[in-house]
Amino acid sequence: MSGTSRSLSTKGHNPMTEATQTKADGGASGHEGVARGSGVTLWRQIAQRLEEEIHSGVLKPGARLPVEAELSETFGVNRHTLRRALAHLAEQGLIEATAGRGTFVKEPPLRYPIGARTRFSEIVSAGGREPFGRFLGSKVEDACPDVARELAVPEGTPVLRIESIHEADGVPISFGTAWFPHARLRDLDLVYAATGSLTRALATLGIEDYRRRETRITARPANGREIELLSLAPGRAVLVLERLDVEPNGVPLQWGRSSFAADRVQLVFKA
Amino acid sequence: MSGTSRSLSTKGHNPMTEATQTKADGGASGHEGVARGSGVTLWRQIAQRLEEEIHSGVLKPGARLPVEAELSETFGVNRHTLRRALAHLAEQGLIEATAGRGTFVKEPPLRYPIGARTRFSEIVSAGGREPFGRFLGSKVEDACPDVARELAVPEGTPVLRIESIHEADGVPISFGTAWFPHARLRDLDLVYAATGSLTRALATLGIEDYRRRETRITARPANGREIELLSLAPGRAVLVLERLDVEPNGVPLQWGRSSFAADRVQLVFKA
DNA sequence: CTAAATTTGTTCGTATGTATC
DNA sequence: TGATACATACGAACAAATTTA
Repeated sequence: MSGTSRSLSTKGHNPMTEATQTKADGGASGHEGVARGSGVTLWRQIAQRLEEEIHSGVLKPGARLPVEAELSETFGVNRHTLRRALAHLAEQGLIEATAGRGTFVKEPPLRYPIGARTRFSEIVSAGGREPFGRFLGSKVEDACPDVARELAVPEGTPVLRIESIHEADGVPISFGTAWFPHARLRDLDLVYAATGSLTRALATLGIEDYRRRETRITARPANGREIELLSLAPGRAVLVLERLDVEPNGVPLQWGRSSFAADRVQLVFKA
Repeated sequence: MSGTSRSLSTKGHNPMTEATQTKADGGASGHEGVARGSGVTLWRQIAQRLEEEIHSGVLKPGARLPVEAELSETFGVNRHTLRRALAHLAEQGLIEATAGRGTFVKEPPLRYPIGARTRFSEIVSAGGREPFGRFLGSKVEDACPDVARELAVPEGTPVLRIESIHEADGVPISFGTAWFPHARLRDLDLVYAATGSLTRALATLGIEDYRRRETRITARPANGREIELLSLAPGRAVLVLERLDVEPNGVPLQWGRSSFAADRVQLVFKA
């Protein structure tokens, strides 16, 4: 049976409101397909209908939905009922509504698998998009305490710092800084700037293989630099990803910190 | 040598400003330890000094730093110079400043390793903290399309939905919803509510082992519910973690979506 | 609830040393 | 050498957020 609710100990309001089902009943309807008294709530039927249209491609990413008043009319329900359906879709990340602008189908996030062999270019290519690494700048500096610790070199050792933006089909996905042992990778930055691919730049310098040792993830609101470089709206979140890559023999190759436009990627870890 | 800069193609401003060093020169100083003309910029010296005090425990998590005016005076520098040092520490996540309130040493985030055997209680215990799962509510409902797909059951199959908050030492860490096949796990919610541990509740029902199959991660600004349940400041980010756990034989056991207070955890993936 | 005080955040201006062309 | 750009550092004032009286 559906609808058995057991709610305990929630001082204040019940957190289960989102999923409550009602056996609403109208009269003889058949307005625009929503079946009253079918055992399935109206808002669920509407949400499912819209979800199908999005997944089937009738409603394409970026498309604007009709205004709520119009939608509620075509479905033959109250605007509140329609809004509940939209709220459900918004929670799932399928649509996004902005007051005064309208409701839009969101671009599907780039599935970004993280694993021992994570390579940006391969991930993006696998998604049928065109990867590009835009070189921003580089410099040789003395390893500060945390970089020295991660790269397992003495503090003050010269390290090569590279900043870059990663794009997929011209849309900025992430931006970040990576540090490399300078002794091992002299002029990596020049090669990277020329090729736009770290994997290829490393290969040019004789490093054919490396693997991810650790990935650490946090998130926070985007700062000014991220807003600018990733074309984000103020207040949006970024995923901050710290990573350590090592050569096959275990020697640290690069440590870096990147900011990902959180609503354009979904990091995926398979166990 | 330190300071070799190779900056290209950055229309506008230079992204490498943070790391440039200058050989500034003052006079015969010795004010409060900052050495003018030592080859290291004043703000770097200050940043490093404060970082040491934080790491050594002189400045404990949650401690409030002296106000900028006072700090700049004790270091014998202009307030701008001090602020540059603070900005560096804030970027590293060591401190956090709020207008009107002050500057505080941040609590180190809970390292939250994600792997095939991720168990909330074990993670928190390993960090020397006391884990607690607070049961919020549950209900039996018909599987909606996405839950059905993830749990590999037909749409409409009864599933048990459980909402809960996870705390470490009483501080809310995450809050989320998980769906379980109801047929297999009748009354799981009651046992969970009683024990406060999902692992133990599952064991009680005869499920001794399970493993993580996939973890998907995005992030976004916290919504009203998250702000309330996780005691977040508006505008803060949450990490949204979708996970699928399966039994040893590969049968889906639970699928869920949780929101983590992004500034209280750091998800760690080891390859 | 309002007003004042406190504290961080932002912007303008000035000057100086260093690196680059 | 000179011109230019850039990073550092100091000074003053004001804006915005928060706490306190």
